[in-house]
Amino acid sequence: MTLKEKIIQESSRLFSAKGFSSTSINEILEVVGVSKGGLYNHFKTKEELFSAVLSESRKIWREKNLAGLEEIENPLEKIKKLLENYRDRYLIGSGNLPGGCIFVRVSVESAELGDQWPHITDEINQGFERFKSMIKRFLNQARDAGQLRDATNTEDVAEMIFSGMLGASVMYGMDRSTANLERTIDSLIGYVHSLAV
Amino acid sequence: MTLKEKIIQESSRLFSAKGFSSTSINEILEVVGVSKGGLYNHFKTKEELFSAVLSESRKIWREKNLAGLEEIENPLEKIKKLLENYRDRYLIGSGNLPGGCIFVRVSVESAELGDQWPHITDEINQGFERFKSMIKRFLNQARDAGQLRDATNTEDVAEMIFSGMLGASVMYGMDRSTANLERTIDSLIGYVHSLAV
DNA sequence: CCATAGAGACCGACCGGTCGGTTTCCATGG
DNA sequence: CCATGGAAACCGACCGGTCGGTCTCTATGG
Repeated sequence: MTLKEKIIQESSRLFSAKGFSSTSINEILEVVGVSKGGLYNHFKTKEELFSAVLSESRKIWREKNLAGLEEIENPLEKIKKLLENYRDRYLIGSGNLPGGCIFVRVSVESAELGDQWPHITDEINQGFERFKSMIKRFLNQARDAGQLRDATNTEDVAEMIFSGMLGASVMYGMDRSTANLERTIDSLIGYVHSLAV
Repeated sequence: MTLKEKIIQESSRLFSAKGFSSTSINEILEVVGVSKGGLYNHFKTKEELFSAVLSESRKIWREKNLAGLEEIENPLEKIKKLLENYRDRYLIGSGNLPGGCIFVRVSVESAELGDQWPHITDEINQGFERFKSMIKRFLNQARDAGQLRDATNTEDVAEMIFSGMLGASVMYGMDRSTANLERTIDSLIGYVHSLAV
């Protein structure tokens, strides 16, 4: 692994645990075991490093959460698989997210970050919206296939599933309780099943 | 309103929007229109000010969220009322929470705060646990009254409702969208209803 | 022989917090 | 009714330390 890759990896862990503002460059230097010159050779600013971390994190997010989704036909089962992936592969399985999902951790900072680096905030928000749209799309497919009650408001349901996952990540980042995380995801899966006709 | 009260109020707004670490004393001084000496005359440290803010925030939380709950007999309706209060009176109605629930905002910092001020982290976690217990208690009452399917795991459901509310606050702090907030809460209420026999 | 990666001293800005000095306010005595 | 004294409120320059970022220097591999 190159130094640049190592910096990105360790920064991911720190940013996910402590957020952007509260993670200092010096901390990163210490964990990686590199000097300032060594880091600033690869990244012009802290923000540029952060962008690289977010980019890498997006890749990991997709790998972990979308694994095995294409092989599944039934849209409700896709959502179920997504929730399981989120729990088992992404939050628990990934050793690089000590503070839960990095996007969630950072999004909480978005109010103050938004003033300074609007495009970072925008990127994260867009990612959230895309994810919500994906859930909604699966729900619409299920409804169109006659699996859901016609009265089901798929946008409302998608918003709630998303909020549940978001809250689960926040809680997991706090208490590190896999038991509570499993409770939440199990209930969300149960909720999705309860929507079926 | 005394200066001390004004400091607490304005600090609440700033802490809820930006968290503890990212809100500087100087910012508070500027918003309140007070000097450093004036502030430190009332609070020994930033942490003591923060404790006062949390204490006041707890009071407001109870006032807003528990309003009118005692008059309701039906435990499922109590949960519904709680969710409505959370949305209408607490998050939307209160003008002092520009970043959503302050406990949620601060809890995300708890990982790094926990090292420095463990009792603050503990207090917030205890508040969360008490709230989850309250939801669970209502659910148990409903189950014992024969309103829920016997197979319902009340702890799982309570955990999910809590996560949903937590996630809703995080999202609301980000996008300030009352529409999305209403979607989430409506779906949660719908979920609670779907649990009934 | 030189391009590059890495090292670390150094910079100004800002952090939370301190401290000596000034103002405000009210209780008291004449 | 007012003069006086002392406590409390308030002010802002200043402190040591940390922040993100820059600069110069050196070791090394092609």
